[in-house]
Amino acid sequence: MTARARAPVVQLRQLRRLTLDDLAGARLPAAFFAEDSVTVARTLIGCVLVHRDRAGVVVETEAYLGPADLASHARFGPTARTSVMFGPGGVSYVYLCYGVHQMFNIVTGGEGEGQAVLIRAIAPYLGLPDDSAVGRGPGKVTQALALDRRHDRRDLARGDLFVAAPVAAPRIARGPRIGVAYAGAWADRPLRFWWRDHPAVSRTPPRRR
DNA sequence: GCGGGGATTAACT
DNA sequence: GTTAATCCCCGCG
Repeated sequence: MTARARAPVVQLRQLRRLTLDDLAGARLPAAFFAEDSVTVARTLIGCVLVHRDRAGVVVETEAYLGPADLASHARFGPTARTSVMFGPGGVSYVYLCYGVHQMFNIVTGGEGEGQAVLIRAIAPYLGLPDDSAVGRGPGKVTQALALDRRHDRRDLARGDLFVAAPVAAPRIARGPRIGVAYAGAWADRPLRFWWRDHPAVSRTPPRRR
């Protein structure tokens, strides 16, 4: 094993450093989330997810396309849990996975479309330990930002849970979504996006040569 | 109601 | 690589 030494390190000074007040002033409007989930998933990388006095830079996302997407909770149509996905974009969807972990999603697109984006990893930005592990993985994102199902169905255009404009313009990679093997051909579609070489990304596939 | 299973994680062998 | 933890959603009867 030779070239394993090159540990990718993202320099903090690559990021614009903003205060909580700055972030509040840079809040993304509802229109940002009215785009399709693939566009939102890609453009969210480098944006800042803020909850109260904690914030992380989004480094990994997944797009879920709607009822036809067999990996999506929307595949059963609107239910008591998922009806929020069929509302307008810009609203949170938080659910419990494996009885243990909370998953934070943002509904995208328009009324009735059933699209959403899962936030799979964040890098510490404000109010968090300077350790890439704290937001590495979807269950860790909610843990780091103290989010749970009480934060389901929040309007991100108002209140203390929101997304702020990008603080970086990283190189972005894409590949198949994680943990959706049950979804047949949908499992292979490249609907996962991540900040290339960022240490907070939950899993890094072998680099092509 | 019942039963199967999950957009995960950490701690095993 | 394998497995337990642990809850509740969803389809079906």
